[in-house]
Amino acid sequence: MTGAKSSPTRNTPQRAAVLRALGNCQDFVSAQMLHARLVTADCAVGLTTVYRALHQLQATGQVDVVRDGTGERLYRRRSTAGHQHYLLCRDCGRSRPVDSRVVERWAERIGETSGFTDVEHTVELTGVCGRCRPTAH
Amino acid sequence: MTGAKSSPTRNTPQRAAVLRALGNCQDFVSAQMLHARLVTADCAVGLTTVYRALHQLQATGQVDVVRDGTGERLYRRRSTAGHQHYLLCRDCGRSRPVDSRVVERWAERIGETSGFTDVEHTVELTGVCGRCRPTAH
DNA sequence: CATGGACATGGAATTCATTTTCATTTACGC
DNA sequence: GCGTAAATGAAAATGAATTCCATGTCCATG
Repeated sequence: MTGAKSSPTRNTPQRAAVLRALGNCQDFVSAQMLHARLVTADCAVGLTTVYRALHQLQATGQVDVVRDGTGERLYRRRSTAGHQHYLLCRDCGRSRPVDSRVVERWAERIGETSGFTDVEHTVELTGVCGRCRPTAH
Repeated sequence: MTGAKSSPTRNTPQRAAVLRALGNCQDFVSAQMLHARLVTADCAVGLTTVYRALHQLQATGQVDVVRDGTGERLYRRRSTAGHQHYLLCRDCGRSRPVDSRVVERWAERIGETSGFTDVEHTVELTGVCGRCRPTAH
């Protein structure tokens, strides 16, 4: 690849703020939540910009994206290399990564045997975490 | 659970029309598309009713639901028992069922070992089918 | 057959995440 | 500093999905 720098992104304080705010979140957050935080904090950033920044981060693989039950997108800064799947609590939104190597291999296999190309997969696991489960007295 | 007939659904021509229209579709359709068809056909059904019917069908396990790239819900009448996963073509929307027993078992295991309860999973596989792939001459 | 009430319908209005528009501002190579 | 392509952001648009609510209709009764 020669000049594969397809997006000549600029360094702006807003983008830095989004990335920083995202880094402060321990769990998945929606673009809206992120924007709300940024407004509350000293550095206000427009909602549009938050969306744009998140798009870029997604395109460059710097965040993982999942969908909650309503279809809303949730973002989280990616820690490990390669992509990762999570088990999300339906109540509190807490997440925990899960070992998805089995699924990765499965999806890969499907890609090879299906006649389809560029096979991608998304896996959403949801449940109710121990802290949210009401003690059935 | 004894009398789990939680929803005393009635037989209405509209609901029948939705189910029939759904049966005519070979592939996944959105509620909007379905509604458009029903309006074009002789039997007009309100959009609201289409959504309600689809909700019920989903609750009773008569349709499978997936999400396309934009998060829009797509519905398809279920053929086999138990739930089923599909590989969707990103271009034409054509779908093919895939053998997902591996994933089922994996999800089940996660449910048992995670400390979460009521673990559910959704898996979306997308790709480009042979017919849609441009011949890279 | 008549009746009543629970369930169902559907058009309009609403909600809400996300995207688009566009005038203005800003980063950064020169 | 200058110019310009990129970035910003407020407002408006989009579009799926849901809620509202007045009206309609299925169906178990009398």
